[in-house]
Amino acid sequence: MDRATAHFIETMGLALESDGLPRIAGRIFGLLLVSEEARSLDDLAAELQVSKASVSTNARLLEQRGVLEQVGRPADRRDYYQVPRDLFSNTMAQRLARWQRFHEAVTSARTNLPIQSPEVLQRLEEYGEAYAHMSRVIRDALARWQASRKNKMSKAGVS
Amino acid sequence: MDRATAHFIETMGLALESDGLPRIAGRIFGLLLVSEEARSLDDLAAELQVSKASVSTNARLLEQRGVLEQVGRPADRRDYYQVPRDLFSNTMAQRLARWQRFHEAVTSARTNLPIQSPEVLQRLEEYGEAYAHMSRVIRDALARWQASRKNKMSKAGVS
DNA sequence: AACGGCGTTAAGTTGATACTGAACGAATTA
DNA sequence: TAATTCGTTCAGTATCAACTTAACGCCGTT
Repeated sequence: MDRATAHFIETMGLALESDGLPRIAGRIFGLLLVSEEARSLDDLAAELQVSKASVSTNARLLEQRGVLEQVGRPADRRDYYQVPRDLFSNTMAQRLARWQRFHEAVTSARTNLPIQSPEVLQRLEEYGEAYAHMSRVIRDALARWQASRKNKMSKAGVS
Repeated sequence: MDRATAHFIETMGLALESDGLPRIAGRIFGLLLVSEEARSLDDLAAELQVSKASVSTNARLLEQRGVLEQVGRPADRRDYYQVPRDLFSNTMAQRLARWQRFHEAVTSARTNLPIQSPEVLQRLEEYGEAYAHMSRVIRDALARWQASRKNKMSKAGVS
């Protein structure tokens, strides 16, 4: 592997690590992002020089988050992983979901907590409104983007 | 402090922790979110039953991220902290900035790395376009939201 | 100048978790 | 059935960072 690619993979490792994921997960993602074909677990482990166990657990973790997808090959019982075509939508949806969990905790405070202060109540209400608005906008934009992408793909004849 | 509030604070602690921040930072945020007035460092330390040092460092961390703001009081040299009125915009902008750093790393790969595969190049290009589009939409919506908020505030006579 | 309150900084401890190596289980082949 | 080749899981370690305690520095007051 060339120097620049190795550096990019390391950057992705640090980037995803700052996002709360294991560094190896980021490296796997980085490598697959610039790989033409899907890679097997052993392939990933060899290329990244890490243990097979780490690759196994982290690949599954990324798959669960929609960052990777598992594919099979005929007459091959190995697990292959690659970045999905809808990577962007997946991660975006994931972010929205996490964001919503946080939002629900905040807004539930308005009703569940014994708050008497009007200022605090108004603060929580405004925060809830802001979230609801932005969330709706993002969801709509994402849906429109997906629709336009699908349209392009069909025109271009992509399966 | 009542049971429900304590639980809410703990929830915020875990929520921000899953976002890469120290748990105490989340607790400080949770407490101030449901506090009517700004609180001093000692006040926060006593209420949360943590060391003054932790409160000091974490409060400054949150201030740097736009989650908290520091305020002063006449004839009082203590530091008081509170959640800013534009909390939502601040955190949103922060998220966008972090997202952009990640995005730049990905798109720079398209030009800096010796990639020969057309599939990979197209993948990176599509990802870049998707990011640019969504980023623009979010930025616009946020600006419009801020404008409408400011409008409401002036109508309501808020300083 | 000495004292006390306040915030920050530094060293040390502790807790969490990423990662490895090895054992295990399942599926395939000989 | 024995032997391989996969993937997963488990126990152990090692690293990292949050948190605490203690010391420091600064600013006001007496």
